[in-house]
Amino acid sequence: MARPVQQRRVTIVDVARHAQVSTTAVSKVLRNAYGTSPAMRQKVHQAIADLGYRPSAAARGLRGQTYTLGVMVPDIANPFFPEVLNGVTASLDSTDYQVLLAPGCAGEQAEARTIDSMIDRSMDGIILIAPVSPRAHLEHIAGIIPTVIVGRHARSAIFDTVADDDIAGAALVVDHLVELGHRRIAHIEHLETEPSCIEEMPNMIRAEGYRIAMRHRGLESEIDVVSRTYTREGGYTGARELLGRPQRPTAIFAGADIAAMGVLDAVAEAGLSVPEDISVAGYDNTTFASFSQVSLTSVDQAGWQIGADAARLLLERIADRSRRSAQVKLSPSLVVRNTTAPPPAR
Amino acid sequence: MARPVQQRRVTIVDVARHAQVSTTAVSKVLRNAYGTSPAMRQKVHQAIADLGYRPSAAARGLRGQTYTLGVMVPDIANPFFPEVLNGVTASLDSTDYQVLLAPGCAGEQAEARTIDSMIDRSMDGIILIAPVSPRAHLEHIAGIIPTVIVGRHARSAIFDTVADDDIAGAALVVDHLVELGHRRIAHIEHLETEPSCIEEMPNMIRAEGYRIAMRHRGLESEIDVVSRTYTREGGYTGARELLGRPQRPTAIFAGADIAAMGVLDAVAEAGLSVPEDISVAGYDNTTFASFSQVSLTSVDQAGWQIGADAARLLLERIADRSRRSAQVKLSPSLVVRNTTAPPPAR
DNA sequence: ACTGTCGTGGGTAACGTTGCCCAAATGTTT
DNA sequence: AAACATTTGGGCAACGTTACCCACGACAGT
Repeated sequence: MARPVQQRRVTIVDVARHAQVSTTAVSKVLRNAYGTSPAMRQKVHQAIADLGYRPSAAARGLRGQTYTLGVMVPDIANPFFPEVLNGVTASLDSTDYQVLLAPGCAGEQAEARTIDSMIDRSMDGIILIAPVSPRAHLEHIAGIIPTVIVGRHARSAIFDTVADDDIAGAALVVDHLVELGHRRIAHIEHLETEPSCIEEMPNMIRAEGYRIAMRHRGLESEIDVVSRTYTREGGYTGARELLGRPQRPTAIFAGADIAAMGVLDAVAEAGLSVPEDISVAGYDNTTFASFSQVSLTSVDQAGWQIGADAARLLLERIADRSRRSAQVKLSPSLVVRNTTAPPPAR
Repeated sequence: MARPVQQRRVTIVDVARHAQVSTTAVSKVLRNAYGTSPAMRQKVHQAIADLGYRPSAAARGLRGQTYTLGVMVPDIANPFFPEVLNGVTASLDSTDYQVLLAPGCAGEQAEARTIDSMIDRSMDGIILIAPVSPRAHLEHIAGIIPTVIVGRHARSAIFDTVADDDIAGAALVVDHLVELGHRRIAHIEHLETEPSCIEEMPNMIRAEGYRIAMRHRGLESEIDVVSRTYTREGGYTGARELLGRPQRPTAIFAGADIAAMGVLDAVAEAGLSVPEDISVAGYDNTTFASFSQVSLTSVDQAGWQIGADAARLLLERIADRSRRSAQVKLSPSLVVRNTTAPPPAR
């Protein structure tokens, strides 16, 4: 049972002594600051390598930067978010920044706690994916720490946003289904509990896009929305309600793939087959939509690209906190697969 | 374009002044340390609430604890890991600890960088899920920071481990298939590039468990393992190779659900149907295995429980760094669904 | 009344890093 | 040769928190 020797961490002072320069000099070399000769840089780098020195993020945080960026995801089990995250990390690969992910933020209160804890840890910037906090609270946060908001359709002077054009995305689905001959097209939305930000949330915009597209196609009377959550469970119970209608819909458009999976469960349970008896479409084009066993028609919103753009904007804002804010809006595209087909002849 | 006032952060000094006590007193109250009267606690709590004070993790880190725990996951797109993570966060909900996730660690080098960056950030402890670093390196890390290793079948004096009994899990699958009448059962394993830790990795143990179970059933001559990775792509190419055999297997056991999904893709592409022409089984029992469209037979290794145990062990080790190490081994169970059936009559 | 003991509170020096300043040496212009 | 600019390096004081001490008063036991 060897008890390990508790070695003291190598600090900048050790490096300075070993290289026979001042700590200031080492610090300058570390940050490529002005006022270092090539000879000194060489000595310092050698000493760093010899001693295996690594700067303490805590000490740096106390002085300013930590080279840490935080990403908040609402639901880690939703396979769309890993794609966004991969875009973020890919953009940051060549930089000194480390990304840390704060998981499990269900609801406004948990979200606030999570964001606070990222601020407490002196992160240099944060990316919030589909946050549910009120607009004013987001502005407040962005005043404290550089912030990029993903998914919310908001415009602010102090934070940047990256979002998909959800109105267009919903229209893609409705148009596709109408062209196949469907008229009774129902939608499952994600119901926001917080009324303060309803009109900005992507889920609400998707539902609105669905309504607009239906009206545009002269199907106002067929509009049928059930409110659940973007989860498998939400899709399942929503679909059960829809399947229980006297006139059941011939197509169900779920606002997220994860909900569409629940819809497929319910449809299978009801003994119906897809797409013969009923068509199903999702949103996000997650990897699971593309599995041969599922083959779900879905709207692709380029999660990777969203993440990459968010990371880029965040770096820009960290570099210049007073720069004008940017709003990136990406166009979705429809990926047609095997869960949508013409409605059954009657 | 209102430029926000850059408010200075509220510090312990502000709280102390507002409550008319010393900073030491405030610090004591914050940590429930000895030497505080109820009256003082009351005053301090009031001041904290009035000012909205939050301790700086950076400053705390410089002195010792940061109340931050790190979790490293090898692949965030693998849906098994979110389940483990949920177990971790659930155990920590009632504590002051915040969990941060370090994503994207493909390969030994990226893994080392990620772990280093967690150490640099003075985290109080880390949970490493299926790390690929050599054993000696893990011991070195555990000497620096309290560490729990998930998935590796290792025993160390200074770190704790939580793992599934992969030998038993593989046997569950083989036995199930044999009892259905299969003989030509192939396995897709995850090939480790690092030879230093091969015998400890869960993937290698699953493959070994497969071999043992096959021998035990008198099917040594039928053993057929293809080496890929636990990804959808790996499952896909592995299955294509197996389907191209002169005598193709009647069942494929993929070492992970995510690989099994790729197997299903390849089987569908080959125009075969599951389970009529070929049976498929996975490992992990991820949510996607349970989707009605997939309905994959899989080994459940209780990801949530694994995460919960890992978090518990980590807290115990943080509390007492010299306590004896523990090895938790969880028993897997088989969940039979619709991708396994008797082999086709010939 | 005199010593201990306990409960309560505060003073102070780190922890590791960096931004601001100044000093010395070197180079350049008048 | 003097005045000035530039380069190169270092000293020092924070940043916010906590561990370790010590001081004071109250109270009990001799």
